[in-house]
Amino acid sequence: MHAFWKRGFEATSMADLVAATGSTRQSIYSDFGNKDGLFRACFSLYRDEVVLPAIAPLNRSDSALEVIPEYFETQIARAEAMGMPGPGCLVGNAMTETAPNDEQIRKLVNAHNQRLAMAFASALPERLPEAKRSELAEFLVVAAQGLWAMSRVTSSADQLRARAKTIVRMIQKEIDDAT
Amino acid sequence: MHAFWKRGFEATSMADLVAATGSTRQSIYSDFGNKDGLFRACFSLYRDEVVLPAIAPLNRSDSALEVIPEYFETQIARAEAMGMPGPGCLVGNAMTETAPNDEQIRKLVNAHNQRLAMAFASALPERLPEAKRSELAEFLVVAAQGLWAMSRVTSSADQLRARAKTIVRMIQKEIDDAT
DNA sequence: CTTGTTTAAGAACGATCGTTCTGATATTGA
DNA sequence: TCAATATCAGAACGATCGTTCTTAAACAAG
Repeated sequence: MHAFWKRGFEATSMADLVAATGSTRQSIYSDFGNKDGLFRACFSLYRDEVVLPAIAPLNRSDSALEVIPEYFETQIARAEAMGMPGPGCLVGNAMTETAPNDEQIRKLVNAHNQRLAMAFASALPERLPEAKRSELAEFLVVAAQGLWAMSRVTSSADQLRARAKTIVRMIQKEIDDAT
Repeated sequence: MHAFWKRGFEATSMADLVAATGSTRQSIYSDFGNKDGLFRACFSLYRDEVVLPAIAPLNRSDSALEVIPEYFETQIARAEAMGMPGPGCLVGNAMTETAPNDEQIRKLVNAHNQRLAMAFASALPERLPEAKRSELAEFLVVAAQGLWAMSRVTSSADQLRARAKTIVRMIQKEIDDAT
């Protein structure tokens, strides 16, 4: 998963994957069928181990608005810990690399984006009209994907923090004005 | 350029490039050295033929704020014309695919982002403080890159238009509040 | 026309790709 | 203990990768 995450699908060879997993070609092929199957399995793993924990605070029924900046900070801190320029988001990377030419992956990516949007929506104040909430949530998905893309070309985590701060402030302003 | 744009660097073979250009291997190697050289040349071409025309209206000294939604609409209309899911942005694609492992490309990508930020900044009202202008401009770069990433997984141009509209409205609100 | 240089088309190169096969070594269940 | 199964490292497969070489046609200048 980390190999795909950092270098993308095409640039990661089976030899890389054998080395990274410490497994054998035989095992990989009997368990996952082929390279694509392993990649899709990594998507599931990424969702379970990275995405779901990251959005769990957003989904809590008593979540306050602070969980949104906390979400961004968690991801930025991870990028910083993994070394900048960071690996970005496995799903975001697949979105630009393989999704347009692989319908299966495209569906997984869209499912991810929808899940992320729902999480953002549930972190927004309930008093907002439903349409407004989903509009802002979908905006946050776009902003997040843009931010993770930037995290693959910048060496400054603080630059990302500044961008995230702007995004959060704009969301705050939208909420204030809507009430 | 179109081959790289649509399928990315790794998934595009020299055979594809020979076919797409109608040229010969010999000519490509004598003119560009290798595949990387050709890719970088495509970056230059993309900047001159796609990016500069797109940001020219932003850079006009008498530009009004409407040029920003117009910029988004132009890009979305192109994606629509080229077939959805669209090719996104060549630079944005390279940002996630090759930039983290290729310093030369990373520099070109960062130069592009900077150019785009300056263009956005010059389209924002002059009465805004310089810091505010560059903050909003840099936000717009993130939002734009997020949007072009989304354009590679959605079949709905109107979905992109809705996202762009939100982005523009939020920018407008920031400007109104800052004065 | 002749000579020297550039272009065309594609064969060929070694390397590496994703995938499968081969035996040998562990591991299991009765 | 012993046969059956699973796991192992790695050789080997055909295909394709990026790159170079070969050969002949097209063209240029005198």
